Amino acid sequence: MVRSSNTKRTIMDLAETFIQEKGFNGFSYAHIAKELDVKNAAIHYHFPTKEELACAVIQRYRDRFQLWIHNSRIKDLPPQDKLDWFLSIYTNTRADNGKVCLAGSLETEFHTLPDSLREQTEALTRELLTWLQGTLQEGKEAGVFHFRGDAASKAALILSSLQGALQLARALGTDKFHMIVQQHKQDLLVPA
Amino acid sequence: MVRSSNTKRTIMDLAETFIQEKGFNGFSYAHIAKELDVKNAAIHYHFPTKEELACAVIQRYRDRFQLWIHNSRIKDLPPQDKLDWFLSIYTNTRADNGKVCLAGSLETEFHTLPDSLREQTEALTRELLTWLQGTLQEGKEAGVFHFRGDAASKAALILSSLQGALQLARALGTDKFHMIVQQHKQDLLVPA
DNA sequence: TTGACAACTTACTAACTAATAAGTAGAATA
DNA sequence: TATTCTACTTATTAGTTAGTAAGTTGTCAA
Repeated sequence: MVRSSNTKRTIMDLAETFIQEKGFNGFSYAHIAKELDVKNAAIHYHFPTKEELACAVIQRYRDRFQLWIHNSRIKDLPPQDKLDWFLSIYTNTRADNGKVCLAGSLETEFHTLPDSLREQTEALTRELLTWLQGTLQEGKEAGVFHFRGDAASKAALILSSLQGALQLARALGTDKFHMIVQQHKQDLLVPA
Repeated sequence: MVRSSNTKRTIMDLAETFIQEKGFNGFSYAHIAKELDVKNAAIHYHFPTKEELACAVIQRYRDRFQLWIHNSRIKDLPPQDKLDWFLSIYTNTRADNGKVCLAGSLETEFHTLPDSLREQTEALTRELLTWLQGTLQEGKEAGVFHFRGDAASKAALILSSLQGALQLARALGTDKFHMIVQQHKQDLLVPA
């Protein structure tokens, strides 16, 4: 066939978008096929099951995140700028059609997901949390972040809030999302 | 028929549980019917459409919340105890089979919901936020809560975090949830 | 030029979905 | 005692779901 070999990538792009916009249970192969202007079976050719498709999407997201945080453009940044970069991921997600974060979407449907997807969701969440915790610790030691308690708790608080803020913004609007982000920056950056 | 007239209430109880455990798109009339040991059509007799059922569930939840916050057992509490009561709602939700909060679940699927459900979700979220904001303001003025910025931002931060924490706990376990709650209490209660 | 292969389509299945219409049994009412 | 009402069941519909099997077509390598 003539169709370029990036069909597989486009399917993953669409699946990722649908998970963030409608949830794993909120889209079907028919939705993807319609967007791509192919038949349902074409999607099954590239990804035999929906489970494999979603797994590939999360794995790619995890790989992307690991690439970013180990790239010197992020790795060598001062903690404040690392935080800004991390926050910008969520801000861009909100700006992109009111998406929510992949992890948050999958966690909400957790009890309906096949095992492999639960494991991928857990791994993704753990990786996000681990990086944020390290960055908070680094910033605290450098004297640029100020917070009580340990970095693990503060990181979990911030991550949970960013996930929740993207969802809250669905009901209450984008300005609420920005209020939350600014409050986090104020809490962290302004000395006691 | 012999069956007691609380069938309608039981249907709503099950629907509420399912939304919190599986999401609106994650359960069907068949799931409810099976639990109740009746036929699908019996559910349609009480709630003609799934939309009406979910609307009734959210409306009941909103009514319940309004009853609580206007009851003197909550209304007359000092701000610290009001906060503890609010946090206990989420702690109990987590303890109850790893449920997430109604608002958070519906927001995640927001783009797939009928209009009436979106409106209910927005109203519920707004009511939760408004009460929390008032309580934070009251506590700040009484000198028992300490936070920078305005109560609106801090309330949005805490609400988003609690919603997110219930979801995070699905992937990372209940201890992460408790860490987040404790961090919030420390942030609010310990003077700068 | 033949044959293998990638990337599809056509055609289908079995299960599930929300929803409806018509019938029924028991309880309450007149 | 007859009638009406409530709370169902039976039976059915049209649409959607993930998934499969078999056939088709264009490309590329031997």
